[in-house]
Amino acid sequence: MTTRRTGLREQKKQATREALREAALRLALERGPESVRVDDIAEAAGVSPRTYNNYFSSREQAIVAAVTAEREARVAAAVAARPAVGLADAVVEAVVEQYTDPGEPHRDALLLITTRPALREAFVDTAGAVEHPLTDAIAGRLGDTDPHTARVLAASVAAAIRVALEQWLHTTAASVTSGGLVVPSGSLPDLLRTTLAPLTPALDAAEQQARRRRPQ
Amino acid sequence: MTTRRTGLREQKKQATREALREAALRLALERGPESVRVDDIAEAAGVSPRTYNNYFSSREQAIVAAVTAEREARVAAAVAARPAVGLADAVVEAVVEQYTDPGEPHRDALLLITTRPALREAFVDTAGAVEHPLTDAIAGRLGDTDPHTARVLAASVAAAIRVALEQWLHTTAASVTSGGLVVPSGSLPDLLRTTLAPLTPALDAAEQQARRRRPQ
DNA sequence: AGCGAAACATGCGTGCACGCAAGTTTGCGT
DNA sequence: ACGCAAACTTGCGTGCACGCATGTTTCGCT
Repeated sequence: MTTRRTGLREQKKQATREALREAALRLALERGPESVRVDDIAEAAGVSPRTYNNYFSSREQAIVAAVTAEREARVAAAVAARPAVGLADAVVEAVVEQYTDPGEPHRDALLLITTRPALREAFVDTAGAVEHPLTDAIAGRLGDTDPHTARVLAASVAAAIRVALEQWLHTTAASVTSGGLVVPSGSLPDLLRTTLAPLTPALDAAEQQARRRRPQ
Repeated sequence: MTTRRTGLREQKKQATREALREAALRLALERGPESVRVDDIAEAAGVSPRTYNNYFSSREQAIVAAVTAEREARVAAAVAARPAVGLADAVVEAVVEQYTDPGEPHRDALLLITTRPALREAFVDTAGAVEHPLTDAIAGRLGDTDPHTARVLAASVAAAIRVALEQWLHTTAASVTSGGLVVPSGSLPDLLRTTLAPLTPALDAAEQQARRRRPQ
């Protein structure tokens, strides 16, 4: 039930994808992202330039993907792995866990990404990718009775993550110049918790309703 | 406090923007969107092609903008215009009101948009545009004490609207082939209400908390 | 009123996304 | 084991996005 659809074919596809990701990241780190041509990435990965963008629809996407690969699926798995706690806590903790750099070998890559505007944008966009896996995870916990609600909640969580990342990039890039109140520090975990907090009532309510519909 | 930043300058800018929007839509209706070149739009609006994409970053964006122009601002205004009802109802009703075609002169345009895949995508993307105006509107109702919450809620509402539009386009394009339960008919107003419903608890909670913080 | 600065429109050049039409590899049925 | 069908890669061509440099219009200030 992992990813295997048909075997060898899919396997080679994933290998190509990974080769492109890693080539993109390596070249970006070597020469700086601005001077990496798509042709270079393709050549380094051993495919044609045309094949390159059967996989990625922008250069930034390929670079960022090397850091964010598979994180979406891991968030979903982390939600499913917390059946004991409430849905809201499960989601929040899963998100924090997966978005908080767990000693990755990509530290300098992250620095690179947060430095260049074009890459920051692509990085923030990756928040949207959790939506579909997370929809499935939430739907599983809500009992599949109302997939529609799960989808809306997942989309909202994804949107909140995006907001948190935007805030994070703003404050880490431009110090803490906010004129508002209660700016929740620059720590990404705290920022994520604070940003997801307003959605807790919606998650709780959905869980209650599901439990009511399926008493046992 | 409308849009005026500096006067004549901004005025001409908006005029150019509108000329481009209308030219794009007119040409798309005449010849079909596939055979409209950016050069044609620019020429019809009386500017250079290069200027065209100082305003729009894709051809689809320009066409769709003619239909969705200023809807974002009107949603925000519609929220502010409902101080008597609760925040959740105010938001839901404002959204439904503005997204339900109020006898626009754009009926055939909407049909065109929902027909062509490239335009549908651009159309769905416009849902995100309500986020910023809506953030201000919600922040106003929450008393500006916590702009962060307002932003998350607005982003979630925008995400929910996007989900509703996606669902709408799917079901209207491919009949009602869904295998799930409780598919909420094809009516866009109903669909919007159903989709926004799961967020009601979050909006209510934020409103309660704001009221608690500012008793009178 | 006139001047200096800033915003804006435009031409040009480069790199990229993507449709299309082959050629090639993989998988499946018999 | 063999051959057919479908999926994937690739070359080619076209249109587009966007950076940069330059000429022009607009604005604020004295």
